[in-house]
Amino acid sequence: MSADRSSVRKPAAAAPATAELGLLRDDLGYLLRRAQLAVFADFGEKLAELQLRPGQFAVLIAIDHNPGVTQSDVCQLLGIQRPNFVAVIDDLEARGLARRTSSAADRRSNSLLLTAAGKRLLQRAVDLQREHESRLARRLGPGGRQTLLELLSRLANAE
Amino acid sequence: MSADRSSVRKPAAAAPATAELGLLRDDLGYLLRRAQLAVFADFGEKLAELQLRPGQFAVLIAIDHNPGVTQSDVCQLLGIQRPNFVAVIDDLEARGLARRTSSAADRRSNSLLLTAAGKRLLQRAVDLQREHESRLARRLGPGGRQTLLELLSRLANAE
DNA sequence: TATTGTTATACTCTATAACTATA
DNA sequence: TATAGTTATAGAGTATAACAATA
Repeated sequence: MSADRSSVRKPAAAAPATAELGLLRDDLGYLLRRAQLAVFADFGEKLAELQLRPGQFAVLIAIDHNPGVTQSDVCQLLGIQRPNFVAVIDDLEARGLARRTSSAADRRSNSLLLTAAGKRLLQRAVDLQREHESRLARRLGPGGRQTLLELLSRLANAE
Repeated sequence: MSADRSSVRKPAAAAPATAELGLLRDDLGYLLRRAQLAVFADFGEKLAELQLRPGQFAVLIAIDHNPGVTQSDVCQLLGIQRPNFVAVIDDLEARGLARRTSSAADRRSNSLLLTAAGKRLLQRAVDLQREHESRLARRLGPGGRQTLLELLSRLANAE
């Protein structure tokens, strides 16, 4: 099943000293997964002091940037299933970082806001996240980060 | 979708008409996650007929490309925890796609191989995966795929 | 002692159906 | 009837401790 073009392969030994990825070296899905895990791990280290995971960070950013949004709005924006969001916002509220207010206009929905403590924590988180992004940018070389953001956006915004 | 009743459509309230991503638009971790989910979803559609998830596909490729590898070898290669691999290989073996043979050299370890059925299924899977990659390449524009592979490798191989 | 495969376990993330209260 | 938030639940994916067989 190996069809390497244009490369003279040494005769395969009985058992390769080290296992090889084969086709996976050029598999976007595979590399995307590995890269995402590596990046999330780095993010986790960097923001360990705040006990903030990437998903929670995204929710805080979304609320901060769109004060008064409903839970459904945030779910739509971040691609979270509405039932799964309940535990997330429960936790942020229990930690005193965000709060729900029953919307006056439509009493079915909750209006979301950050508390003062939430804003302070987010400020610190954004600083740490910037350092994290810088570390990644260094690995990607000049222009690499912007190019990568552009390419990822094309995949993420596909439908 | 349009409200053609007696009352006009409610105008957007204080909140922005559409919520915005803010800082997340330039967040590598966030975009990596969204892109990976989109790509895995496309992969899932494409390979639905084979009932093969990305992880299983990766394992089949790894065994095919490194016949006789041990479970630990595959785990090391793909970044899978050894305990988690047991259920994966159990399933592939139960489906008649791979098999474990107790290694003669070191009887602690299992030697992994694809069955004839496993090779046939993988052949088909690789064909479908190529179509999947082509679809992604089209979205990424000329040169985009190679550039993305290169950038992702830098992140994935970080430590 | 160290390693391979394994069991047990737990926590996160994701997905769906169905309920309630409002609209 | 439809929507927002919720509950319950289930399935993947991932992580660690510990044990038996083997080295």
